[in-house]
Amino acid sequence: MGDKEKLVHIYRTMLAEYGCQGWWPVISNKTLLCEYHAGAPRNKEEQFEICLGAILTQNTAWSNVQKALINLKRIGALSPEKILSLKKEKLLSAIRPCGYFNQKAKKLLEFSRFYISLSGRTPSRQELLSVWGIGKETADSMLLYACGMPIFVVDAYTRRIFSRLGLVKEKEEYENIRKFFEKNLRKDAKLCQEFHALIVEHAKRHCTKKPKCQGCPLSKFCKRN
DNA sequence: AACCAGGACGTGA
DNA sequence: TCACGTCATGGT
Repeated sequence: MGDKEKLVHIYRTMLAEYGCQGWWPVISNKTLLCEYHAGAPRNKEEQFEICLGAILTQNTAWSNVQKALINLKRIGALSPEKILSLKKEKLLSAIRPCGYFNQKAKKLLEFSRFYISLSGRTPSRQELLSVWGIGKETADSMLLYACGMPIFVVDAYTRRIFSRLGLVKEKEEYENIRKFFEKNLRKDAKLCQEFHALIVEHAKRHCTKKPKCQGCPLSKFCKRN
């Protein structure tokens, strides 16, 4: 079986096991509950919220990010203008639950300034990467989930799972792993969105740091067996 | 009670 | 380039 067939097979297996994840999660406008929308076109508010979440979730559990986003929503700060106008103390206390709050406050401010400068235009990957605090994974998450571009997001989970499966090297460069997936998958944003979400789910349920191989749906593909 | 979570940046070699 | 150190809260 070639890489292309393997990836599709792995994707279908995870989808059958975990179901459609419908990423990216956004806060509902009506309530403060977190609702999971399908990867349909987003309005501007949701797009911006997705970008904030992409920054806040850097090396951080999503449950903590959710608290920070809900705090920002409560004080009406889910827009770039409001974030820029907030007093520093307000911003810091709002995002405190998600950790690294000093760095992340600076990142949110830098990104808000950048976002306004776009005046509605979709940024290039290179432009995003030029913003302080936005690295490759964060940029790709924004492009995929906020802008709907067919880009494969590579994170620590992707590395862990697919190196254990024997399809990539553990320390392979980010760009090379991204190209491996993009070369072997349909150029389809919905597919990239769902695939990445399923990778996160699989990493949490089975392919944890200390792997829980009991009942792992991907064991038939895994070189550990 | 250590360990980990959907990284990025700065530094010294 | 590469290997580390730093940043920080909350759940298990």
